[in-house]
Amino acid sequence: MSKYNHKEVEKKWKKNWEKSEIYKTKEPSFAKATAGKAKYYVLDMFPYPSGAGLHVGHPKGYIATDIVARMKMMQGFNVLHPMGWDAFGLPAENYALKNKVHPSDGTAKNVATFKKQLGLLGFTYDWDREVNTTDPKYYKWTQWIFLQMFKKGLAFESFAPINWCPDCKTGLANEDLEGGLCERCGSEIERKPMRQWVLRITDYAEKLLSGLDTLTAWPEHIKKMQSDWIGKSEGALVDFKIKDSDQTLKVFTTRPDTLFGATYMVVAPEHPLISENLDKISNKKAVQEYIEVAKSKSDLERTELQKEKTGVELKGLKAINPLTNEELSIFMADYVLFGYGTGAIMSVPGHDERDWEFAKKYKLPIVDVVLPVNEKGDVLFDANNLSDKPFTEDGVAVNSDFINNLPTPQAKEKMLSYLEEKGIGQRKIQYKLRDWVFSRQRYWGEPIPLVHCEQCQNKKYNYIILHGFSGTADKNGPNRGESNNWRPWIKSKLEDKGNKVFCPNLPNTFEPNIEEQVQYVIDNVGFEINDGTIIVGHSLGAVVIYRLLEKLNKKVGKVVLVDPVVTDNFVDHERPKVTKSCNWKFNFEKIKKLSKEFIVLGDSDFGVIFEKDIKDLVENLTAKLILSKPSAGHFTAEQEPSVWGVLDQNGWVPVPEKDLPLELPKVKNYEPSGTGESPLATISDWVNTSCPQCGGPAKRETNTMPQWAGSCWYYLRYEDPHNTKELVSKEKEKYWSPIDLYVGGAEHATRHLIYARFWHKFLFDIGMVNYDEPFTRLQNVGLILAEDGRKMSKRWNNVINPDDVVEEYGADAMRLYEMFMGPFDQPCAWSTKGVVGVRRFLERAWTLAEKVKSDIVIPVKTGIHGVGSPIKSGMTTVLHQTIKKVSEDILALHFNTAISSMMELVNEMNKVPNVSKEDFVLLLQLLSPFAPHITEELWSQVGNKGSIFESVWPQHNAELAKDTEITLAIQINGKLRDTILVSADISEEEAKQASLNSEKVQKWLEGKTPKKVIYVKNKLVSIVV
RNA sequence: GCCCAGGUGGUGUAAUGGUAGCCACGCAGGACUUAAAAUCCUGUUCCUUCGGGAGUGCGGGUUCGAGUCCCGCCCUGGGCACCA
Repeated sequence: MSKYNHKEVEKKWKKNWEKSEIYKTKEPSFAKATAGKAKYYVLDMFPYPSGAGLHVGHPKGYIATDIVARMKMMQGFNVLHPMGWDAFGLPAENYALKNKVHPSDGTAKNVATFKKQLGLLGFTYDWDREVNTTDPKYYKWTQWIFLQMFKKGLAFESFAPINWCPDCKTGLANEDLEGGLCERCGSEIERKPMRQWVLRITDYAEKLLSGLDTLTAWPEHIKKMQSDWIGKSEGALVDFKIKDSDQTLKVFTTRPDTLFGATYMVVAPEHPLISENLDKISNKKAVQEYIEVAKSKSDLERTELQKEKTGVELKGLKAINPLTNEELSIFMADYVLFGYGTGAIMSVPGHDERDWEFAKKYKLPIVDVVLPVNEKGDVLFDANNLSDKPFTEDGVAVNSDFINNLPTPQAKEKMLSYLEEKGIGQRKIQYKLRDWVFSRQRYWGEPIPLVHCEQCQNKKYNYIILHGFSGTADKNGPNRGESNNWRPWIKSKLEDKGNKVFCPNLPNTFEPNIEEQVQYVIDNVGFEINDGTIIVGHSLGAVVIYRLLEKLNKKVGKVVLVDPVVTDNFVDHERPKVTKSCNWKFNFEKIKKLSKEFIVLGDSDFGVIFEKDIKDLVENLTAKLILSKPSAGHFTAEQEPSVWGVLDQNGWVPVPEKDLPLELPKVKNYEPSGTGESPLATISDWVNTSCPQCGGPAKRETNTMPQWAGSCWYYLRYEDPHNTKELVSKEKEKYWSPIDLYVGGAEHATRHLIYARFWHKFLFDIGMVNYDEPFTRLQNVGLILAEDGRKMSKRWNNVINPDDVVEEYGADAMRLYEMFMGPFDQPCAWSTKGVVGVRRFLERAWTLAEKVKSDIVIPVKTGIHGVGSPIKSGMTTVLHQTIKKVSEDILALHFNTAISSMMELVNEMNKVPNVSKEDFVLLLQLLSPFAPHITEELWSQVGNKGSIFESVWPQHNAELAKDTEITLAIQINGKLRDTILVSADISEEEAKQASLNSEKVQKWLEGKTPKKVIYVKNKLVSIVV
């Protein structure tokens, strides 16, 4: 037999596989019912094709998924195992700038290099399904998804200060920072007010958080990182009156139970309270100086570690504790962040470390209102016995009037009810998650498919805004009922822009009569209702609109129905009054024709209006449906951005879907300007266009999307990569999704994995996909470090190139080594010596073939199992144990132990003179997912036809895997004293007796009688004396 | 500072509460060879008076029995960064 020549073997089989198309994904015919085979979708996080090419660290995850894919294939699954390129973004652009090639050319070249390198390793990719985020055919759908978000008010223009990287010359999302520095280049980030497109990911905070509970096959620490990142805290907003003023200072607290311990207030330097009251502040100069200093500091400086807290009192301003009516001083300090909560706090130094530190420094009063208790509920020390640290944990309330003696959770609850009852506060949930700054002032990204039209922006409309029933408004405060929700807020916003707004309080909202209310509108509107009129109706107000349109029989410009009543069936305890308000018969056929556009804005919880009614209405009116989670249920909050999002005439008009993709123009000069303008802004041919809405002159948005955009949904495209009508067919998505196994680096925990879940949940909400979580099981791949223990990098000159390893040791040895080097999810340093070790193993397997004699079987009747039992060779037991171990380990991604057990098997086979063909073939099958080329060759050498990957994965036989003899350990007082070889089916009594009979045991017992003898089946006998 | 993961031979590592160190690397000795490489065989946690003794970061505890569980420290890696 010839020597193992990996180059010949690998070349031969790669060619063979290509010819036979063995790795082409076998998609069931969806039309016919042939989809009987179970599917398995195994995915890698697709690579960024950088100019440096692959190093040996990159393929580690790909090898793992390839092994799982091959085993699943042999186990009879329809396997989807695709690969593609995440190619937009800064690194490619910077590389292009440096090397003076256009990013698109550079990317194409890098993709070719990566593909060639991956090709060497013998993966099962079906390249017909390759995706590339920079391909217009692909990013057409990235843009399409963005437009759907825009239309639902989830993408909005913002002018708020954001993170700006002066080096990369672009704005960044919170997720793009690492400890206040740019994650890409390490520059210090500036806070800069800029025009940005922002995605309202915070609308999905709750869904992203609660969804984690369903992801039982995700690593706990990744889920933890995500939930920390979302950072939910439950608490209360509390209003503190400002003394001698009608202003109130609103604070957020998670400890409403400590309200009696609030001894002063603190606001952030940016807080409007300061600018609005400058005249009243007696130490104005000191205050302004502090603000100047705070402004000049970078974010990093402001939050620097171990920094002593600073602040200035706002002298002349006092707040009133709403419970005690005590006067509280107000401070301004930069340890209070303007961007979180209300930008102001009540300071409880007795029970908060930061407040304590500040109070100590400025000698402010400290009051204890919570005391620690033991498990029985006994108070541990009294309130006068102040410790040298604030007590920040749960305990029991003291010095707190009506909540005294209550344990913290109950104290919180009682205080919350009290605050709400008295109208001085309400429950509030806060998240740390920030909205996603989604635009980049750079060239190499997806163009944002929007145009700005001044004509549309400046066009004036006449608005009618109608509410409905408000039966309980007077009884239960401002947020219940219809008389005082977002209508005044929206009215003034629209009027500010020069629109006419008719926003009446309709008559008899306590016991409404629709006909009466319609007549009221007609009589009082004060302008002509025509196709320049936009009518907004909330709840029962929608019903008024149906009748109004019927009665007027005139076409209007737009109708917006906000959580509209449709039938007399909805959730409200005073429903009977509403039921009587009309006859509930509407001619929707007619109504449908009476507005240019209908928009239904529904509460995605369907808490008041039932889903069926909403869906029916949308169908009857062919309306555009926008489901969202309003600030308060049934859109009853005082300010409601989602309603404003629908009404705002900001002049932004989406590029019509039929015109997608909006292609990135190929330009010569794509350097970032640094002014906050994208390089695209200089291409006037491209920028100047016409408005798709009014036909007038318009300008294109010139910012591009961030690198993360394309990777938010690529896994869906693999399921249906050539679809020109949809991003993925729902049928195919239903079959292939969700992803059964997703493998990638842990560094994506709070970036890609949160963004992708967000987009997926959005696609689920608009009905584009069938499942609400994209990745069923997630596994992290551990980094491969260089031989010196550092990260592989050109800078250290320690990069190992996979091409060289493949050349010298072969792809199979490289694959095997990367899986053998340690636990898959753990970082591990590369060792060339280690590659040598697995290469030796492959050579031993190769030479083992010489011993294979198909005509020689060494049958050993097991005896134990009696007549009719299976014939065993000398290898049978260990073989079946190995089949079990390897199959289980591959699924669990414990590749290192799988390989180790195969090494043991080969060592066993090496010890015997002959190996049966049956046994050898089983070994080859187990090894084949790891080392596909060599096993394919040996498979054919021992006389098999076809590919080993078309063979059926072996199953272990539990009976055959059982040892016939076992070694029992004997312990005396916990110390090992002897081992004995016994039959595996030995009884407990026999085992104990045999142990006591052992000579060594006799010697150690020295005639003493054992107190106790413990038998652990098949393991040991423990004797206690 | 807070949270999470982890500390086992010279090295990478393995061990459902049950014989610690499987499988490899390295090293030492031997076989083959004129010689070397390659390959094969043997040994390889430490101490030892060869009976044993000690040993999984350190100190305690639970248990017949702890690398594994509990408590308190130390160290390494990762995440968060004054989020009220």
